[in-house]
Order: sequence, then structure tokens, then C-alpha cells
Amino acid sequence: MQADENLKIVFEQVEMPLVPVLSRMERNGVLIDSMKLAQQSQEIAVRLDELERKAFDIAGEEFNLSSPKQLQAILFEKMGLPVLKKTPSGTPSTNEEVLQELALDYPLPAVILEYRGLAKLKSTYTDKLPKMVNGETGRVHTSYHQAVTATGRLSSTDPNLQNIPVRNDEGRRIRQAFIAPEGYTILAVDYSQIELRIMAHLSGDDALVDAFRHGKDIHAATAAEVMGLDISEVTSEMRRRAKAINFGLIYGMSAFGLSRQLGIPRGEAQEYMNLYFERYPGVKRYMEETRQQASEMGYVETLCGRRLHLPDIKSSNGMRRKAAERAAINAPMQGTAADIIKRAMVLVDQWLLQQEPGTARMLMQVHDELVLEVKSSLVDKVESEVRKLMEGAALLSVPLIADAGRGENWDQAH
DNA sequence: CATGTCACG
DNA sequence: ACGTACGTGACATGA
Repeated sequence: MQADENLKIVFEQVEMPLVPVLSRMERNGVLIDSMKLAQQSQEIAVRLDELERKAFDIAGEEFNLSSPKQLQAILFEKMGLPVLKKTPSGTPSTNEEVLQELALDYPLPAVILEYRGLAKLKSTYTDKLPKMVNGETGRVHTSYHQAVTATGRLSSTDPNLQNIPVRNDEGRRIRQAFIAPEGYTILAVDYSQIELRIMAHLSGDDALVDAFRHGKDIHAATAAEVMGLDISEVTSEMRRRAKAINFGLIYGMSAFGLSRQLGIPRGEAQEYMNLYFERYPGVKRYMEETRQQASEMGYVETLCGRRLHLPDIKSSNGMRRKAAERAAINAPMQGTAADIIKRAMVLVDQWLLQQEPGTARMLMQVHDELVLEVKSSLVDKVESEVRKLMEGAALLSVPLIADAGRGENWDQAH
């Protein structure tokens, strides 16, 4: 049986050999510029004070800006703002999406948003990371877990080094504190569009496979296909929408979800999805087959045979069943990507063991990215070897591409 | 310990 | 008619 062979592969070629690799990465640790983070903490503290005063002026009373409960009382009872969304327990939500919307008409939500963002950075990162520096090694050592996630991804705890900020400038300052020691360079190598490439491989869709084989900008190519244009005619807005469709497909999203994400009418979102499935019929077929496989067998599989069991796939509760269907769509893509990078990590580790000690160390894995510190004189050689090993970790019907960046810190390496 | 929120891919 | 994108971990609050 093919599936049984695959189950053997996922254990023998991926999980078991990865154990000592993870141990070495945990032992290596990463160097942190604690002074820089302490400085950032100070700056944030000053701004939090200002924001607290501002909130007091608007609300007319003192309250804890970190307390969703107190904030609900101020916004929705005292000030009478409209309730746009409720939490699972039925109370009015004050999450980022809601506050963004309310900020268009009222002053307080913008203050809360800025406060929340800064408070998060301070408590979770700029205050916490320096405290996690090991006294003997002078480095931060995470723990990687191989048997936590449903899809086969790793997870990272104490501290979690897989959710270090990157999406805005203030957050990126934290990445700038992840540094290489004297004489070394941070090398970050990440897979380009790995989950969409896996979707192309698993579905075998001609147009999608073709786009990747020709090295096209996949979001622009999708926009061109859906709109019936040449790729040169695609505007940035069209590309943005196509990107949302591509991401949504990986998550098993509905037309309603797409309309919310893009802020467009539901009918329009449905129209986009219809057009997409007309242009990429192989993807449509693959999605249908995956749902059917999940329903018939009660599980789905990654390329290497990792299984995700879906007990809710037969649920009479429509919401639970739909959620299970989305997980069934997503797991083969997310899980196959996890299998592939794990194989790459084993290969990179084997190669590093053959090198002169001190040449390079693998420090972190962030789902589609490997971060190493490399003796600066050898970074060209290590970069090309790591890219080659990552790109060769699986043979798909489309090219697997790994991009690299380097610098004195993790931010520069991107 | 549950809840709400938010950092990442 | 209804609710709606997958997978994680950490923090502050408050019962």
C-alpha cells in the first residue's frame, strides 16, 4: 500500500532523524541585544503613559486599557458606540478589526489600538526576551516541539521564537535585536510560496503548474487569468485581490470570507471565486476530492503520509462540519510544507556536521524559513548549499524555490 | 483556569 | 437563517 509506505517515510525520514537536529538548535540558541531591547522598552513605556492620559481625557474616567471588560463598559455602555461584533461568549468585541472600524467615527478606538500594539510588544518581547537569556551561554534557547500541532508543523515555546514581530517598523526593531556574534552573519533562507506550489503539485492543475514552471509572479498571474488580461495589464489592486483569493484557497475559505477580507460585496466575491475555478478547474477538482476523501475515510494525508483525523467531518452541527472541511482542505498543504522543511533541516544538519566546526549553526525554524549564523567569510558558500538542500528536499511537479537574505541581524536578513 | 486579544507563518 | 479562512503560543485580566 502506498499510504503505508508513506507513513513509514514520515516517521523514518522526517520525525525520527529530526530529533537530534532540534536538540542541536535548542542548544545553539540565539544571541540577543538586550541593551537595545531595554532601550525600546523605555521608549514604549513613555508612549504608553501618554496614551493612558489621552484615553482618560476622552473617556472622562480612569480605566485599565488592557482590560477588555472595562473597555467594553466604556465604549459600548458609557459612550454608546455601536456593537459591530460579539465575542464567542456574547459580549461586545473590542478586537482590532472592530476598533479599526470604530476609529473612523470616534477618537478613543485609535488610542486603544496604539496602546494595545505597544503593550503587546513590551510585555511579550522587549521586556520578556532579555529575561530569557541563559546565564551560562548568554543566549536565548527556545524549545521546539514536534508532536503538538495537528498538521505536523513544529511549535516553539519558552520563548516562542516563531512569532517574533515583522509586519511593522516598531515590531521589526525587535528582530534587529536578534544578532550575529562578532565575525558571523545571520543567514535567513525561506521557501517562496511553498503552500501554493504544493497546491499546484497536489491538484496537478495545468494552468497553476504552468505558471510556477515559468517562474511567474503567481498572484499577478492569477489576477491575469481571472480577469482575462495579459499579466502586464494587472494593476496592484487586482494583484492584491488575487493574493487574497490564493491565500483563501489554502484556508478553504468561502465567498463570504473572501468578501469580508476584501471589503467587497458577497456577490462580487462569489464572482471572483467562480472565475477562479473556471480558470483552474484542477484546483476545483482537488478541493472536491479532498472533501470527499475526508468524509469517506475520516482523515486526510500529506505527501509524506502524515494523517490528520477529522472526527467532526460527519457532524450534524453544520458549523463544526464546515470547520472540519476547511481543516481538511488546509492540512495537506500546510502539513506537506512542514514535511518538506523538516527533511530540509535534516539535510542541512547533516551537511553542517561535515563542515569545519564553527562554520555555521542552524538556530531557528519559522515554518517556511531557516535561520543560521554563519562565519562571515563563508556565507556565500553556506547560502548556496542551504538553498540547494532546501530546494531539493522534495521533488514536486513544480520548482521549489528558496530565497536567502543576510545581515548583522535577523531584520536585515529579510 | 477561562477569556479575549494579538504576535507569527 | 446562520456564521464563516488554516495552524500555533503568550500575555493581562478577572472569576
